[in-house]
Amino acid sequence: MDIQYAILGLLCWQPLSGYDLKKIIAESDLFYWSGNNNQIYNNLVQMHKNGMVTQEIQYQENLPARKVYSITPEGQGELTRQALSEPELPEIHRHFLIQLAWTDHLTTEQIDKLLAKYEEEIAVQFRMRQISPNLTQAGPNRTRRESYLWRQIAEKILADYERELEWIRRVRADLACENFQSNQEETLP
Amino acid sequence: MDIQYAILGLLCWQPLSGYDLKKIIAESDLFYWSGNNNQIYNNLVQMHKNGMVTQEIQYQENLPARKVYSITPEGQGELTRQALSEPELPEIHRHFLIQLAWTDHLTTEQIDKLLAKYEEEIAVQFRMRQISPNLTQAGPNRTRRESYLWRQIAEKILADYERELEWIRRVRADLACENFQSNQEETLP
DNA sequence: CCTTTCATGTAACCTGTTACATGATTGG
DNA sequence: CCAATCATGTAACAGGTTACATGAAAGG
Repeated sequence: MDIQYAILGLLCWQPLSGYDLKKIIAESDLFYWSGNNNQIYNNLVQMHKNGMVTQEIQYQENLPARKVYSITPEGQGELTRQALSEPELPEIHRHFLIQLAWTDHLTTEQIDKLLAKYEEEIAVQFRMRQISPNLTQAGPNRTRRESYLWRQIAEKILADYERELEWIRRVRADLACENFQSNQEETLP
Repeated sequence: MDIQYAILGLLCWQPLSGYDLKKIIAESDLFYWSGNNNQIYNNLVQMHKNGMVTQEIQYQENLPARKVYSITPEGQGELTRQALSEPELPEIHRHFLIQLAWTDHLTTEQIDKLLAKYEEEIAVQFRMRQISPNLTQAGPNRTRRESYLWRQIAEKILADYERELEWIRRVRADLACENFQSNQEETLP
């Protein structure tokens, strides 16, 4: 999945500046990009060259000028083409699971402390997404079908956090009650 | 999460060559790296310089020489240090959800076709992981606790595929029965 | 007074990917 | 005969990150 698809998608709702796009992408949790300047602005320049978008400079008093981009019919075509392309599998970087994979030289208490910290971080993310509706919750709602899809997307992301929480809690409970013997030979300095 | 942590982790079980590591990392689904030469070999050279690993060249007849790497006490220390570091949130690249987000100019049949293809791809991955135990299933099993952790990691990865399947099936069923009106103005060429 | 917001842009960097190169051996 | 496996390594590139630069205005 290309960031240009996401940009085209956002622009097909309404014209936006690079600055707008950057903020939307950075704050969304559907988009995994950091939303840094380089990527957004350079891609917009390239898409402009390719005729996917048009640029209109809006001068404002007391504020810097905005370059507002709109999608072209060619851009719409590209959006549809990519919407119909082969689905790609999700790529999940499970940093914590990798970390956990080599914790057997720690004490069970240390492992539980790690799990507790991870649980808290996930819980924070979960609660944040439960209360404050970000882009994902507030889609365009142009048709009933589109708002249905966006709701499903938002709920999937939320549900993933919930599953993660359930998993951590089960593992913590197991580690606590199953009374695994911890490796004695390696204690921390 | 650094690939060097994963390499140190694998080496703390047993000495391995770059070629071995490359294959393990490429075939695992806990590790998200492609397992390409450049990354593995360069990191091993760097880790050797930093004293994290030692190198032993094994000459073989009729086959190219192997450079077998072993973890050093400093490497062990680094592994423990990173095992105790702050947990990181998972990063999920939901390519398909992004694709799906802008499919409202397609017909409901086209969307269902996309979902069906995605469902099949996920189902393939799910079945593969259900039957053939890869690294994740076959951990080191040095202690009861370690093999418990590895089982939980493997089950989490499998469960994620299952949840994904359930989600797709629910969305497809909804789209089919709820009878959403599709956008009439945009049909495909 | 310092920080944030608006708004654009550049430079340096790091990670990771594909592709190439070597060269013998095994298997369909 | 062609492809894959073993085993190492290099080169080129793509993608994405942080950090920096400008400069005015608004807010605590």
